[in-house]
Amino acid sequence: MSLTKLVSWNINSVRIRLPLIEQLVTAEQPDIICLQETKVRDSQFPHEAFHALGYTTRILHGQPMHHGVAILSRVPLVEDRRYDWQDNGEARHIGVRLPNGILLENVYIPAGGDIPDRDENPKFGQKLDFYERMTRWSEGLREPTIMMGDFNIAPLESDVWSHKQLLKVVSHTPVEVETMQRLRDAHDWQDIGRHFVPAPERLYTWWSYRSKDWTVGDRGRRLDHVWTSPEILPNIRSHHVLEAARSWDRPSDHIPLITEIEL
DNA sequence: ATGGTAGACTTTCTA
Repeated sequence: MSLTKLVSWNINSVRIRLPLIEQLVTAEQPDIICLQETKVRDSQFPHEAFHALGYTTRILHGQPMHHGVAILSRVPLVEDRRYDWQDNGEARHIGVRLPNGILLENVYIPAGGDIPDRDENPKFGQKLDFYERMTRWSEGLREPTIMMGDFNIAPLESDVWSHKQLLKVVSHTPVEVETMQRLRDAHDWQDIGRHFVPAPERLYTWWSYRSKDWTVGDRGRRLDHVWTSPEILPNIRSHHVLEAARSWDRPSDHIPLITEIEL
């Protein structure tokens, strides 16, 4: 058994954010980094920068311009599979197997557009369908698994700055919260964030760019999550979010989630 | 009152 530090971070362009990744690595020395929204095709991924930081294993699933996920690791990993839970070819998942056999799934669930209605806004339906396909997959999952990434839903009242004002805002609508709960129930997924920071304590991972000062009003949401199979929960040693990263130079609108686990 | 910012094969899409 060895203590392994995992990071999940929606980076919003891995190339623009390389100095921030170096800053995170200097401070935290994570063993494995799961990135979402890398916004780079695999042929243009900045391999050299990650190699220089010690991430000799790099498992990519990118596409031109949008979306894209990557797993960077200092320990050997084997790519397991890529799921297209949106059924449209977008690069939103990469799964690997850790040296001890545990599965690690890095997922970037669609944001779902602005209007919370399937008929008026197809993206909203695609988001719900993505969740339903993940639920079907979870129902058949029999192996210990860690799943992390940008889930684009903040389920609890204390996961958003104003429950009342966000009830009709995509990310916190009742239909989304119910859909996310069905996914949780399908594998008895354990919410590591809330295991270490129980509700109703405030816990956010994202603050919009559309504000000159993200700290004004603290209008955050918990869109990023770390979930594990129940049998893995006893191995989790710590979990926290790095809120200071939202104030770094040219920040992502999401902050890193840092989890320590005995593997 | 219905904005605002950021990034990418930028004149538009995604978030």
